[in-house]
Amino acid sequence: MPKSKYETIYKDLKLKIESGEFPQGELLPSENSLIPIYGCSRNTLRRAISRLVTDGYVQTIQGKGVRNIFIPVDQTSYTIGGIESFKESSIRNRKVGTTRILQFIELTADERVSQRTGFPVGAELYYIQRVHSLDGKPLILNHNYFLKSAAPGLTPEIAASSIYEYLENSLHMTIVNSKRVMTVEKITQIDEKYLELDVNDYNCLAVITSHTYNSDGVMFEFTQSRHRPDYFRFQDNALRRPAG
Amino acid sequence: MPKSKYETIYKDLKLKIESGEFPQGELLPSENSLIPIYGCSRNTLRRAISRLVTDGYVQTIQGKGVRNIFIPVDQTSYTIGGIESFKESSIRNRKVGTTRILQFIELTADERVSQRTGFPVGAELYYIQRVHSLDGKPLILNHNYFLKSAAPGLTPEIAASSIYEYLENSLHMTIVNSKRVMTVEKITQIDEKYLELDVNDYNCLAVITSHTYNSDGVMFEFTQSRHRPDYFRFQDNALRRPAG
DNA sequence: GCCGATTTGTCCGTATGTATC
DNA sequence: CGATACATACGGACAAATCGG
Repeated sequence: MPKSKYETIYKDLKLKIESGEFPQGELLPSENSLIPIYGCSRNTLRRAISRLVTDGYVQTIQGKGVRNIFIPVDQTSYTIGGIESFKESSIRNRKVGTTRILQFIELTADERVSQRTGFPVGAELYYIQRVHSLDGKPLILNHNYFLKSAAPGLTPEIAASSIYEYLENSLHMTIVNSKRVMTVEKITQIDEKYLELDVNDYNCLAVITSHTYNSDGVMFEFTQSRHRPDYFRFQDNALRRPAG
Repeated sequence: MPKSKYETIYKDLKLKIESGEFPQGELLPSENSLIPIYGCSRNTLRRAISRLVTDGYVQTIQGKGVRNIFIPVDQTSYTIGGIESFKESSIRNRKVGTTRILQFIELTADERVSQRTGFPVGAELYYIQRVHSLDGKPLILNHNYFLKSAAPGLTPEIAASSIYEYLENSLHMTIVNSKRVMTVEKITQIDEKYLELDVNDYNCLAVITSHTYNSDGVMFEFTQSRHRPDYFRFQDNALRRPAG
């Protein structure tokens, strides 16, 4: 997989920051000093840095330099951020993840499903209901809808390991972006049962609803993830854009 | 305020997309056709487009074009996304926002406060507790800590209208980025009282904890926002970055 | 399947502006 | 004021993917 130059530089700088190679709160070496090191143009280096800005790793200050504002993440609870499969985030969180399939159904979207998911009426879908556990503790109850035409050949076996791995490695699909909405909802009896919750303790949970697109511009997945509140932790770095 | 060229183009395209000028799900005019229209270089146009990608408005497909994937947002509940003051988001949500000050205290960070906020022990701070209401309904209970040296001259009057407006317009501070963590927590008696909640209904709420930085690289604000669960809605567009 | 036209992706070099020191 | 550092903008070159003939 031939990575692009700016991505290579981005990853190298990211790693150096994470490993503490650059002092916390201080300025990184200037662009002009990094250019000969990486043997690239100024544009390419700046592109790498702008990704670090997006990640909240550094902050650029005109006339001064690029400040390292990286803070190591608290790893005590299950942290989510970008688009990740459960398998990937389990690995990142250094935990052992297991998945249990509750339902695996093929269906055709009717008015109600269409309303709920955004898929057109008549679309052929897979509906999968799964529980993801970390270190044996059930954390997430997932309701997935996949567009059959974009993700053909799904099986319960694949759903039990990693759907994204299958889509990307076997079907060579490129997953691009995901529109997500986070809300807090009352727990249902299903939640209570499979997430082993007690209504007398928490009576709600964190819900992430997402519409995910591939590189053909097709919305191929609709998912509702219901998270145990006491382990849910969503991380984010937001950039301020002056009003207007 | 002289806006940059790419930002002007970005806003123009964004507005055109929102107003439905480009058909939903279809390709936008090609870069080469837009360049003469905006009288800019290819790089500048591409920069504008890449912001639209980040916003989840469009998706670029190599060899094909730029697809409009904008979907109008449901405006029934109070939606948050980027870094916004309550005043700004009230306006964006087309509602009337009011703010009530519960506490306005100047304090010096001790070990406990330092642990909680990330400010160093001994830092001079403003601590402000506020309730934000929309259309008369209390939605958010805010605990703000501002670094006095970076945000001098705060008053209850300012806190009642808009602190960000004061910081940006009067102090000419540039707010840059905010590291946020979203969790779900049990409601406290304070929440119950000021957000007019009933423990027998929802017994938890959405909490956003944020560390906010200005253009001097100073973390000048720590805030914990506690949101009524039934009105809370956080929106996001995530981009997939291949694992590794 | 091949080829050429179109379209986006990457990369380079350069010039100029603006903020900091 | 000059030197340094990041920000914006331009133009050009080539690569890679898509699509139609």
